[in-house]
Amino acid sequence: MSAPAAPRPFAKLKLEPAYRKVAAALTESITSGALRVGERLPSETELGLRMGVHRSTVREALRELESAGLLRRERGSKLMMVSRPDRDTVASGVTRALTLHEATVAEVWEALTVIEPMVAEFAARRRDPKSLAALTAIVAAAAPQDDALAAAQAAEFFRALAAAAGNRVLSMSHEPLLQLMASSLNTLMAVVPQARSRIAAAQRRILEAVERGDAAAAREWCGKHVRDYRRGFEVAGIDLALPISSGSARPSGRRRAPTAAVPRASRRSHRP
Amino acid sequence: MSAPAAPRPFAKLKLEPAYRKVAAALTESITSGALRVGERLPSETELGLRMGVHRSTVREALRELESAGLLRRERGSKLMMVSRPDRDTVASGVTRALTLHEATVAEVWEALTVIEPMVAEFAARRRDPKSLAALTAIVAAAAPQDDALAAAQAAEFFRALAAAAGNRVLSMSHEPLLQLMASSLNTLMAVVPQARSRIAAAQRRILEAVERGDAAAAREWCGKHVRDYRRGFEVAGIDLALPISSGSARPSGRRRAPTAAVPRASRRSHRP
DNA sequence: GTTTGGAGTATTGTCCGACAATACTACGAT
DNA sequence: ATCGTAGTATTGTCGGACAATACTCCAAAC
Repeated sequence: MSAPAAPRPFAKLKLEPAYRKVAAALTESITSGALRVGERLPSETELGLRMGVHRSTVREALRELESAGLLRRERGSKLMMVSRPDRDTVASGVTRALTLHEATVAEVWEALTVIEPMVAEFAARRRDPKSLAALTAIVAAAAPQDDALAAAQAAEFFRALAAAAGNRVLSMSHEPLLQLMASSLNTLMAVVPQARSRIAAAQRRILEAVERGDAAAAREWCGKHVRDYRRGFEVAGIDLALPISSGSARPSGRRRAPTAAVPRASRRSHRP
Repeated sequence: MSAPAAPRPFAKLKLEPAYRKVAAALTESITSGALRVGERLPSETELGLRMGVHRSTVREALRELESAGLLRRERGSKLMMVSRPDRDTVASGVTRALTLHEATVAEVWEALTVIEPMVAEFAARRRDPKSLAALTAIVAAAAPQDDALAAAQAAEFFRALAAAAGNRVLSMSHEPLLQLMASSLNTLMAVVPQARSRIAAAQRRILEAVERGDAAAAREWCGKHVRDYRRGFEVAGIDLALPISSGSARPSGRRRAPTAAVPRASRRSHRP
C-alpha cells in the first residue's frame, strides 16, 4: 500500500493472506445483513481504496464469493450484486463433494429412501392449489422417447413434490441426491424400457394421494416408488456398490479422453 | 498472451472470461480424475504458461477452486494440493445458503425429524465395534456446566450416529442441519436446564437400542428424542416460525453492531 | 556418517501501472 | 420530451516488480 508499514520492533505476524481477510469481511457483511441481498457492490477500485488493499487483491476475494454464490452479476451489468446462493449452485457443490468421496449408488438411493417418502407425506399434509397444479403438470408431461428427458422428468417430479411439501431445507437437502441420480436414471431408462410406465403409474398414485391429503398413502406409495427404482437399477445391471458417476449428463462427447487442463505434472510438482 | 490475436473478419465473441474458463478446466481435470486427489499443482507461473494466460488470471481461478474446497494447501506449503471438499466446508456452504434464504427453525427441525430416526435405524442395523465405541464415548461425556459445550455434544452425538450408520450421503446431508441447530440448542440449554438430563437419557436409550441391533427401537427412540427437542424449543420460548439465526456461535461480542466492511454505499453504486 | 548451517532458487502474496472492451451518464440536438 | 452521441467508469487481462518464505542441496561441523 501507500504506507510502507515500517517494520516495528515486534511486528505483527500475518496469519492469513489479505485476500482471505477481504473475502471474510465481505462474507460477514453479507451474512450479517449489513449488505442486503440485491444491493450493488462498489467498484473493485473503490473497494480496494476503502479496505486498504490493491484491486488485484479485491478481485481474488470477489472470485471466492462469486463461486460461493454470494455475489453475482445481473445480465449485462458490470457491478456485482449481493445474492443468495441459489439451489443449484449449492447443490452442485454437494454433488461434487460426494462424487469425489466416491459415494456409492446404494448410499444415494438409501438417502432417497429416507427423504422422499417423508417429503410426499408433508406434501399431502400441506397441499396447496398452486403446487398441486405444478405437480399435475409434471406428471401429465409423459416423457417421450428421449431417455434423458424421461430421467429429467423423474427428477423434476421429486423436485415439485418437495416444493409442495413447503420445506426449503428438505428441498435443498435432496437436490444433490437428484443430481447424483441423474446418470444412473439415464442408463436405467435406456436399458429398462418398461421402467417408464412403472414410474408414470407410481407418480400418478402419489399425486392422487397428495391430492386427497392422504399423508400415509402418499408416504407409502412414494416408499414403494423409491424401492422400485432399486429394482430397476438391479435389472439394468447397475452395481449398487459402485461409486456414483459424476455424470454431468452433457449432450454428447462424453467418451472422449478427459481433456487434461494440465497434461503432465511439472518437473518437481509431485512428491509421494 | 504473446500472440496478439489479430482481429479477424468475424472475430470470436468471448462469452465467458478467461478466469472462469481456467477454473472450469481445472475443475474438470479434478472431477474427471486427470488430477488425482493429493497431487500437487504446478506453480501459478507454470500454470499460466501452459494454459496461455497471465498469472493473475490463474490466481483468480485458483481462489475459486480453493473456496470450493477442491484445492487446499497443506500446512506451511506453497504449492496447492488437489483435495476433496471436506464435510465442514460443504456443509457450511449449505448452511449459509439456508440462513440467507431465512429457513425457519421449524423447517430445520422438521428435516431432522425426517433424517435422524432413519439414521438411528441404519446405525442399529450396521453397528460395528469402532463406531459403537465412538458413540459410547460421546454419550459418556456428560456435558458439564457450559451450555455451549452441551449443545456441541448434542450435535456430536448425531454426527457419530450418522457415522455409525455408514452412509456418507446421509452424513453430509444432515450436517448443515446440525450446524443450523447450534444456536437454538445453545439458548435451549441456557433456558431449560432440565433439558440436559432428558437429552442424556434419550441418547442412552438410543445407544442401547443400537448396541443390541434393535433397528425399530432405535428409530422410535430417536424420533421421540427429536420431538422432545421441539418441546424444548417451545418451553425455551424459541419461535419456530422465525428464521434460524446464522448463529456462528462465536466466543463473545455477538451483540456489537455488524462490522460493515463497506460502511456506506458509494455514490452511484445502488439503484432500486 | 550424520547432522547442521547456509546459499541460492522457486513460489506466493501483494502491489503498481496499463490498456482494450464495454456498460453507464450526461449533455446537446432535434 | 426523445434520441443520439461523446465522455467516463469499470471490468478483464496483461506485463512487471519486490519482499517474504518454503524448498534444495551442498558443505562444514560433530
